[in-house]
Amino acid sequence: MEEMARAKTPDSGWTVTALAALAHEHRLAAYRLLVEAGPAGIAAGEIAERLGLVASSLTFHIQALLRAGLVTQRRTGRHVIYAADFTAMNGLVGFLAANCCGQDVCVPVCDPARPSKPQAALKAKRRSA
Amino acid sequence: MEEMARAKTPDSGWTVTALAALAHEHRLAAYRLLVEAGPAGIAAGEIAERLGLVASSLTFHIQALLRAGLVTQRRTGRHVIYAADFTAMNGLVGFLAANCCGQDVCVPVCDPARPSKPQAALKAKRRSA
DNA sequence: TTTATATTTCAATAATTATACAATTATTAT
DNA sequence: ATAATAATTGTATAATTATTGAAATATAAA
Repeated sequence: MEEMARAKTPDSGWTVTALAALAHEHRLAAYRLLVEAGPAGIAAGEIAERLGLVASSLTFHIQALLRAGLVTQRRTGRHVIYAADFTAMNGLVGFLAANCCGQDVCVPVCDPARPSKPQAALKAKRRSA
Repeated sequence: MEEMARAKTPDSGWTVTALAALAHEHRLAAYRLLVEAGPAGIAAGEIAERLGLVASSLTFHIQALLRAGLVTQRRTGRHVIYAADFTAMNGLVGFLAANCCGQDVCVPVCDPARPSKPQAALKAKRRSA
């Protein structure tokens, strides 16, 4: 029991933090790269390079995502890898949907158990078909 | 033709604007009041009072929601009434859902044609049952 | 027309957020 | 141990956002 990621409705305090974390050009772009990359994630340096940011700026921005729980962090050698946390995005979308038209209309659920082929994988598949 | 609210996918520029509009304690609270109130909306002064804000602060915050298209504005006598625009919230939730797990998994749709009994009405009904 | 009410605009200030560069820490390779 | 690479932290500065009170605008009532 109690092994699933908690489905508890996020509170408005966290929601504000998460919205603010995404409410910036660079951070939204970084998050989208990480969604594309899936569980493998992307090293800090590569995110910075792809977005055209100096290293310290990338750190500044990605820490906002990290504090909001929208991304995870792990070290591999001298690289620090970031990856999207789909559970948190689920919570955010769920909160907004519940506050959009009411409880019983919008129930979008993004299953974090199968995020291994997000957009990038789908695109590749489409291309090779 | 061309009378339906456009279902065009929002771009990331607008998305950042909309996220930023909601990413503040007072503005998220104001938006939630307006969702509860439904199409009838709430006058600026009453929103300010309910949130404990001075009038000019309320104006400052609600204009962020207005610029993002998340709320509409109309005048009735000397009151200015604000109301939630569900179409915009749909676009935002749709954008996030599409960037959560990929195009074909999360498709939450909040039908703006029937927002006449949002949470407040539902709660009242439940209470009287 | 004068007065009262509702809201917005303006101006000053405080607070927060963003950016860049230098310095530091952590890891790996020589 | 020294040097090289990857990332973060610290410091300074710029830019943006938030807050308040006073003044201006719009509408309605006396």
